[in-house]
Amino acid sequence: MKRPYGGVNADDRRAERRAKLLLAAMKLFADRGFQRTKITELCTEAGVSTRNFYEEFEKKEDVLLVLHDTINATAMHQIRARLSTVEDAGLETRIGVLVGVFVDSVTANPRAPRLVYVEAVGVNAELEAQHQQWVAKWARFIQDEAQRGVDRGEATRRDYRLTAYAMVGAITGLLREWQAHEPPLDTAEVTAEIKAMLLSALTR
Amino acid sequence: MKRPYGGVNADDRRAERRAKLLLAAMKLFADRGFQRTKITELCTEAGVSTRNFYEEFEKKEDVLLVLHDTINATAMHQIRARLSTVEDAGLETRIGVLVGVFVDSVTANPRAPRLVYVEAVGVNAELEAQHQQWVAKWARFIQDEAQRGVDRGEATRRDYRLTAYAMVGAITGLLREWQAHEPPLDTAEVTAEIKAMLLSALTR
DNA sequence: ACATTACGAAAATCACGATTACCACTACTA
DNA sequence: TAGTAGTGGTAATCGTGATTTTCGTAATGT
Repeated sequence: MKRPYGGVNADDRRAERRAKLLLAAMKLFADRGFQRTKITELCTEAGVSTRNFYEEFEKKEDVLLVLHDTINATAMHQIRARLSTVEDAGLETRIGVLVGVFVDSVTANPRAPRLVYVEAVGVNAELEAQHQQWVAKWARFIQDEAQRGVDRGEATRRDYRLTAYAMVGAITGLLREWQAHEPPLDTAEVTAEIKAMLLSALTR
Repeated sequence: MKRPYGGVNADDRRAERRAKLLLAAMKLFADRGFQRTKITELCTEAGVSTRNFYEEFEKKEDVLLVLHDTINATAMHQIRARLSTVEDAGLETRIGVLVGVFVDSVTANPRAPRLVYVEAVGVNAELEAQHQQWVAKWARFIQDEAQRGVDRGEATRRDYRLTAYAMVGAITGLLREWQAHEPPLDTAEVTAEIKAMLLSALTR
């Protein structure tokens, strides 16, 4: 029934193929575009058969869904980890860390911004829903920082809901530009701009 | 050869059909999504035959391209017109007008934001290029206002390139939220938030 | 009123790519 | 080492939708 094969456990091999598919998808979706990438091409690039594809995913959109979620989740984990090391720091420090880690995380793989901010947009309702959820999460994240600032007397006490959404949009827009621009924008400058913008929005 | 038909000139009829196609496309692209809209459906909705479609457009993407361009161009024309009536006003006034007219223009048809900020993203290189061009135009527009502010001593003298891009992103993000949110966000609040954000970014 | 030309709807064609089914092969177990 | 189950690739199949063609109809001008 479920015996090992090729020296490796069956589940491990599946996981292996899944990883290869995700890798290949990251590359092709970002470079040629999601629509233009055919399932066949994806499998060829991954060195895997179409049958394997359907063992792991139901449809192409699902691959994108996973990638989109992973990129966001990774960034958030990294930020949370780093922020916990400056628990009691002031607004400026924490915002600096937040923005810095976020930009570094998302631009670490230059394909990631293209994938999340361009290719994953307007694909289907499921992806739109996941986008919405992440935007909401990031917005809440920023609002929490604002609240900290308020508690410390470093930020104005007011409703930050729309501000937070706007900031998420600004970051998104800047990173979308970053990946599209030729010559590429300077990451450090982008980081600095976002940080300054956030601080001025939280203390206005 | 080229004789009038149905009482109307041939060119006029073509223009009529083109308009009907654009109308129908606005509706279907926004409501069902660009991808999911079939050319056949589009023609049915427009009350026009597929043949007519190919007389006016080469492919579905071209319709979206026109709509995207029109929505942006309309907004920009309206803003320029209104701004020219407050030629010598202060930074706050002009920014207020700019933002107010922009939001009103783009949200006048609730389908427009969805079309421009969701459906038109990641479709093909041509549309990406047009998007880039408009973002650049809007960014330059904001930079020009900033320059005015600097000249009047109402804004800080510095490089506004990235700030302008960030602001365009923030507006885009907020309007994308506006169209996706249930219950819908309040237009006036959105306008106020954008205005405040812009002013704080230009005077920081 | 008739011959002629434009027009539009619907049907036929055509292509592409997703999905499935089959077959050959490999690595286990007895 | 033979038998068998698990595996993977390739080769059909199948469906969908874009594009083209045909054909009946309507409008024109003579």
